[in-house]
Amino acid sequence: MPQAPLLIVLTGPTAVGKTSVAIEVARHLQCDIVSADSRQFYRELSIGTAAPTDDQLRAVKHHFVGQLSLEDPYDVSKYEAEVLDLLSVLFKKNPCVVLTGGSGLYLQAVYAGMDSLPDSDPRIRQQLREQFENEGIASIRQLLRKLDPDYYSTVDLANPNRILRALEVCMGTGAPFSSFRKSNPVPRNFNTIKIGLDLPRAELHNRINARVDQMIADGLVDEARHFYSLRHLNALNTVGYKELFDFFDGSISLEVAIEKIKTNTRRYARRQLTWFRKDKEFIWCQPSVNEVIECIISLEADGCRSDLLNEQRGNPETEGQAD
RNA sequence: GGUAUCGUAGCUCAGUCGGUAGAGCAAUGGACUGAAAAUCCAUGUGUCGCUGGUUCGAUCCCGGCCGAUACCA
Repeated sequence: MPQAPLLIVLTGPTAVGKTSVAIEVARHLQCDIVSADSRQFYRELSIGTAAPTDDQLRAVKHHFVGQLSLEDPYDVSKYEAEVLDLLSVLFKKNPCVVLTGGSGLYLQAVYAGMDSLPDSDPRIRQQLREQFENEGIASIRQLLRKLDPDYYSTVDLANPNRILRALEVCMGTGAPFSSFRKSNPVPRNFNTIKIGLDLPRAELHNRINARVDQMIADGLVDEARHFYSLRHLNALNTVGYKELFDFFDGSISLEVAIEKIKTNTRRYARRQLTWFRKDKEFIWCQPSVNEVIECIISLEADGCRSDLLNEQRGNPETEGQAD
């Protein structure tokens, strides 16, 4: 029986250096990269999402970078289905694939799967949204208590998004949201190893702050201004853009907007780490190509071209830089 | 060199008529199943500049020292 293919998950907080490490690892393995970055999906956003450069995209075949436009409806379930389809193709050519990006839910959807649910009705979503905005959170809480008392007793009742999501399923299907939530990992026909990159917090913060300054120097203000009229889109409810929209409104200065981008990026990085830490299967290492390769070898990831990896041992020339 | 003011959390500051202190911002921890760079919850982290004195007790009152700022020379 042939060895199952291997998915190498490579993640970590924003700005830690995932992109360049992933590219080097993929080059050594001669495999493709699948991105799990929910904002690099949008082809219009490049500066503010620190998307891979053209050179980087040329160095290794990337998937799920710039495949969407800002107005395209998209969600994690679609992503899961599309990635699984793609992986079945990629694994025919190569025993391994690198999955990299910082969107924890999207990564999880690939390696653990989501409970299957019917598509939601945008009209119901809109109607619930209006009810929440007009009548407040108490109103949608009461509705949830009626339609799904089980979920009501466990959900974070202060979080409108949680409540609204459950309600749209209840109303769209006529069954309680909790009846769909099995929380069982979906079997996959590939193995997964999970590697998290991290740095001392102060160093990560320095990298974040410096990267934001670089984005501004690279023209982030113009990039954001270009999409000011589309600011209502979810794709633009994004660190680096929403703060600049406030600047264009005149409600804050450019200087304050830049500081807020840095602060919100630091907080985003912290939330990412909270998410990843919960999964004890992650192996943590520095954003160094050699450390990551040693890590993959140490996990005895046979079948994933460890012959190629071993050739790279003691060849420490490439270290991660940009994310 | 002289005079004055100030020195409290990472930052900006409040406060204690003497009983070891609290706001904003920053930060930290957590949650998360179809918006996830989203959304939500929780948390004060401190030799109160140093050193003597008075006092049962000093971050607070007094002296000295150090540092900062302003003005005068």
